Amino acid sequence: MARAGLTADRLTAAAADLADEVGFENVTLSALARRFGVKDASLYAHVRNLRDLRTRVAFLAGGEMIDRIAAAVAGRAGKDALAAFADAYREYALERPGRYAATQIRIDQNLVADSAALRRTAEITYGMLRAYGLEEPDLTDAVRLLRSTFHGYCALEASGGFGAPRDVRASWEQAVAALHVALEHWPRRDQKEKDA
Amino acid sequence: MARAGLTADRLTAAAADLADEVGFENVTLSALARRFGVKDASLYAHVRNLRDLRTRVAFLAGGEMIDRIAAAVAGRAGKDALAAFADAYREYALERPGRYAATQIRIDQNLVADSAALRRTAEITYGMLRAYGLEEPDLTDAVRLLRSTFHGYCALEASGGFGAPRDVRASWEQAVAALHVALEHWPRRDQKEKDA
DNA sequence: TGAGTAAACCTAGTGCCTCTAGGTTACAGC
DNA sequence: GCTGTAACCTAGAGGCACTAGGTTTACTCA
Repeated sequence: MARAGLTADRLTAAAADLADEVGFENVTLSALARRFGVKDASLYAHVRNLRDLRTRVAFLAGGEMIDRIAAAVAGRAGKDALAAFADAYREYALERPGRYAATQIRIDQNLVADSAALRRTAEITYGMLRAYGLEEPDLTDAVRLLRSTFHGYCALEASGGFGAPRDVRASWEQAVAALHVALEHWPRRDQKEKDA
Repeated sequence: MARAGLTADRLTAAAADLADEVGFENVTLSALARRFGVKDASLYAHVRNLRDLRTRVAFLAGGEMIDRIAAAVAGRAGKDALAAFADAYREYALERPGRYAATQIRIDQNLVADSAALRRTAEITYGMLRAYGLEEPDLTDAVRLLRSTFHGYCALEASGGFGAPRDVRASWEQAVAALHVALEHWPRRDQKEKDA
């Protein structure tokens, strides 16, 4: 009988699609094999195991996501860039929930080190923040704040955590505006005392 | 032979402990049964299924967490209250990672409606924000911002998402300080124009 | 063109998991 | 002590990840 033509890349792409349909944690090798009309044991020739497949999906999604964000941010600065970054982030997370979930898994530190997508993400994020005139360690603190809020918001929104009738997109815009304010009036260590 | 004395509550508590040890997603009914020296089929007399058990753990953890937060916030206001809330939140999430993960699962909307813990959480959160003089819908937006940042930060920290050498606790304190600034200079709709 | 070979894919099987149906046994209250 | 109701059991179906080892396809190159 004809071969299915499996490769690691085709499996990864199909797994990503499957994740968007049924949820990342419901992606199984069996279901993936079924989708290709193949026995599950056959997949192990292309992918080490489920963990390996998940990691591949994570890198695929991470790359796609930063491409979108980079395109959105290009040519913008300050509040404009922040809003573009934020919206591109959230749109990806909502549009491709399975892929987005993949980007949040714990990944082997060795693999993280030589990931072009992750380096690019860091570059673009730090670059976007340049307009606010922060220096280390505030810069890293600010990056962590943004990542946390963006991720937390998308995670809560995707899991139905926002029950109130208030429009979810409007709250998002307010949150981004609030982050912009926080970045502009970034609390310095010496300012902390007089605030209290 | 002697009975194990199973009840839904004992199972829930043991499942919560197990979750903190091996991770919430690795809690299985089989492992739980093993811990009680009992066959897994026996658990179904006390708990409907795995989903039911997970939900019970979620409510247990949610209650514990808001108790801690309420105690921390009691008698404080403004920035003090915010910091106390934030620290109690993060400490719980780091100390009891399995339980914390449980609080993030999607829960049947009917059960959500009559959960005392959730009502209490909402009360305390909104109460804490009263000092900032916000009104609806800004109040809800602010609550969503706080929840997002708190959850996102803890999720990223717990999953090893913060690679930079910068101290994770220091970044947290900066994030909370930045949120305080954002709440104090909350961007109103009419202010938005002149900001741009 | 046909033999050799590497890979793609398969069968068979283990062990862990959830969950159901239906049987036995300990224990509380009479 | 009897009895009924749990509490707990055995047995079993079906899904999943993963391994070992066999067969087949399709490509290369003489």
